[in-house]
Amino acid sequence: MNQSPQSMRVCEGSLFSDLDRETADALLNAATYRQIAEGMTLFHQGDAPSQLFQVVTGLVKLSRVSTDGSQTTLRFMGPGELVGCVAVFQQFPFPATAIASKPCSLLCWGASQILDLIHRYPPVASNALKTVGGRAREMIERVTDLSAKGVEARLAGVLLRLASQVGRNSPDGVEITHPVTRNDMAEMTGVTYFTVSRVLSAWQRQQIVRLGRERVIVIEPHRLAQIAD
Amino acid sequence: MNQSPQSMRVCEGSLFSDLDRETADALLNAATYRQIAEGMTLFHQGDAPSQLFQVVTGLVKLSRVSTDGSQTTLRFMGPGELVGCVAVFQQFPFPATAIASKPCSLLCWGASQILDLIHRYPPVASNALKTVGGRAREMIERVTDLSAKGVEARLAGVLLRLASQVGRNSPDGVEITHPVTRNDMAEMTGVTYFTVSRVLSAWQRQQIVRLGRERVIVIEPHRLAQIAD
DNA sequence: CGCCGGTTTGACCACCATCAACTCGGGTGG
DNA sequence: CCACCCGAGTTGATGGTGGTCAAACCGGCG
Repeated sequence: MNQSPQSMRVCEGSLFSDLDRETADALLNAATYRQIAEGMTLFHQGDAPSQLFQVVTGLVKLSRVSTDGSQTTLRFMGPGELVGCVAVFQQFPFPATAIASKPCSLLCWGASQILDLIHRYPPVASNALKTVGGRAREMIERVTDLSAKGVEARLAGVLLRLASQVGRNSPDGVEITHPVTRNDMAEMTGVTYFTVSRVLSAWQRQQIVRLGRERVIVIEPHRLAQIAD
Repeated sequence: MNQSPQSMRVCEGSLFSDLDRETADALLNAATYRQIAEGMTLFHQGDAPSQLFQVVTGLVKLSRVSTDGSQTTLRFMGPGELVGCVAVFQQFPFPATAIASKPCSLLCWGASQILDLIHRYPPVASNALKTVGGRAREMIERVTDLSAKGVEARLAGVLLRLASQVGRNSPDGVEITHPVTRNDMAEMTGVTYFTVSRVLSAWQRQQIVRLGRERVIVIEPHRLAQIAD
């Protein structure tokens, strides 16, 4: 039996959307609650999909290495998001590696249990479908951005996404800090971190952002939005 | 009641995988069979997802325009493939536009009917989940390729995919012809068609491919595979 | 203090987009 | 039949964007 913290809001978004009490309970009871330290890996790209995770607190980084060895950061996953859903639901090896960027608490399901639940409760299947569909949609968006937009537009988009997902409010604006580095932004944008640094410096000169070590403060989101097209 | 051609193999892959007779019949009976002419559009990017399609014969091109107006070709869909699955299952507007590149025959389901079937038959839900997961996986792959690989590697990959999907055997090798143009290859690779033309010309000089108007013959697939990394 | 990892900046150059000119093949209509 | 055009493809010249490499910077922390 799992002891989930009261603050946990499992009923909004993702797998738990619009479930009746019984179904939600079945889902929750099948899960185990686990805490892991920063830097631990949930799974490796290529592993058999044995577990599905939902982030409760903390932050997970999803990244992928291509054949030539270079890294790509697909995205960060925060509270409420399902990590590993594509692989587990499709029953194929994980397409990426998931690493805790901060200490995390997670709900975990064994692959066979979650598949069984999906089979038994159609609303859960429907939610799973929506979640995976959302992932596909995001990736489609990124493909078109990568082939159509320039570096500045893509970086602006990444910054806005990061701001809304992992940003903290600060006096000057939304602040993106540890564990997100320039390197992460570079890997999310598909450029080198040199280029990221240069572009950010230029934006700082225009008062769009303020920079620091492992820190970007977004001062004027609307100008970023307009750069992002 | 629909009159599907005998040659149609609906039982392999996609939605119909591993279904018992009753379920497969229910799916088939809910579908309508339709033929459309080359150039007709199945749906537009941004439309409400009212219908799901399965290609029976012919070829459909999935493409997307980004905010600045430039086109990206996501992929071609051939016999057996589900067109519109991400949008319909997720109940969100279509992320791309689907146009018949050749005369097509299609199975069509209304959105509400297919959602109802998914709700009623867990194996169908499971198949839907696998299909959408596969789409997500493809797009993840393309994202990493676009950010990590060079133009030649990407184009080699596109050529190999096209060869296996829409290629016809010819004396010299696999032939990719109408309706696939240099422009399509360019949009799939994320470069201009000038660059595609140049790279292909270089490969022709090395006897890897033979070129013609609306025609590429892949002579040495293994060398392309090695360029693709 | 000195190291370490994240970051910045400059110099240089490769790659690819852009634009323009041209080729080629296949209709269509006079 | 030829003239013409059109759309797909090719090729060259040129410039800009962003990658690469080297060096310096900076904030923590042992």
